[in-house]
Amino acid sequence: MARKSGSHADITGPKVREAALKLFARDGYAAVSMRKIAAEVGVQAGALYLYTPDKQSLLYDLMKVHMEELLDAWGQADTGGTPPERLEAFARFHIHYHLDRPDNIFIAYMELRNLDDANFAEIEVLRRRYEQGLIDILEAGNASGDFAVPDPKLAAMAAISMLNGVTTWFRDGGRLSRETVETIYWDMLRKSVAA
Amino acid sequence: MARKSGSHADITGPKVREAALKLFARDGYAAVSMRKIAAEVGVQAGALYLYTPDKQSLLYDLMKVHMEELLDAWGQADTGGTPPERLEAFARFHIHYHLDRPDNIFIAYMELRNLDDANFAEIEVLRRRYEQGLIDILEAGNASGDFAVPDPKLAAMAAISMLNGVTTWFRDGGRLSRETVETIYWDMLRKSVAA
DNA sequence: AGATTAACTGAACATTCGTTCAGATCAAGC
DNA sequence: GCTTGATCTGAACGAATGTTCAGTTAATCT
Repeated sequence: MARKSGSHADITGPKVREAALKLFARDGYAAVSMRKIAAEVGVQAGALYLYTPDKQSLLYDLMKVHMEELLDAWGQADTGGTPPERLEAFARFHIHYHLDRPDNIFIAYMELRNLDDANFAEIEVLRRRYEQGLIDILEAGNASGDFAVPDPKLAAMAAISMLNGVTTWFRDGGRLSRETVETIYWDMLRKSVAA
Repeated sequence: MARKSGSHADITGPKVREAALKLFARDGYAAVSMRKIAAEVGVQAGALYLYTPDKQSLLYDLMKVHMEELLDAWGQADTGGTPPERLEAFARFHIHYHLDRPDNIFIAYMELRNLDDANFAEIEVLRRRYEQGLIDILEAGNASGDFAVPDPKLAAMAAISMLNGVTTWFRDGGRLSRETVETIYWDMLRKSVAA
């Protein structure tokens, strides 16, 4: 047997990345074999190598695309305004964006250690750029007198850690709605940096 | 060759757990082979099975001991007082305790998915117990009027996420001292739950 | 209809995995 | 000094790993 019907290259390619994303997030990069990814796609392991040069590239591509899309999306969501307004936009954007992509953020923050050195360096640049966006807001708020943040870099790390945490426990249909969660988190963040 | 000199059982046993902790935290459970652990200890892989029935038990034991010691330590550090006092004690304890044991917390929160079902259930009970301690403080603070926390459970998750984050970037000898970091984190937490 | 080619299979490769175990080695007890 | 028993080695087990590739199938092109 070979391909069953129709042209599958543009279908199987994305399916490979989706399967890898799902399985890497659930079981971790090292625990997922190429054969498991192939089974999830509905294909033999050898066929995966039509879409990725190797397993490592699969992880790297997932991370890179995620970070680039994240930076792009935040670039569009950041419509300016006062530092408190921009911080609220950031908090709501970050939570909203990641609740829609829990697998992506899980990989982005948990599988960094499984990137080889060169790939890690590239992803790290993108991650720093995203964090720097938040740092800039906090510094602007300090300057305007809206915030009282003794160390913007530290506060940015703390804020992102807090916001990221939501993906580890939030489930749709649970006790709280997305809207409620988003608002409560924003409220905590707002107060934590307030002057 | 067999054992070189002296009785090694009470030396090798702890060394196995230390090596496993270090390597699991650095590379992840699935990426660490028994042979790598053995090499770190300075022994052949077969010898590990004198100290653990299997690899899974090694992970489970590390987690269980960590959680039990954590609960025990917090039980001693929680000396009572007003809710704000207890919250400060919690924040400082949590940061201090985990900065001394970065490998432990990394495993405790990252390798849960590598526990089999029965082991996971046991560890989960301990983790919930620790989180409940924080929830109790937040509820007490709501009752006393010191805090304004709309959802103590959510706030507890957010607070722990934030505090845990410190271990991912803090390094001794870096820009900030432990004392400074501890105080800044506590200050952010204090404000975030304040009435 | 025949040729071409993209898409995939299935088997194979060297290596590594967790785990077992017979045997070697050495410290301690008699 | 001989025995015992704790401690560890080194080899082996079947299974699984990432990756390669010759061959097979079916859609497309001429």
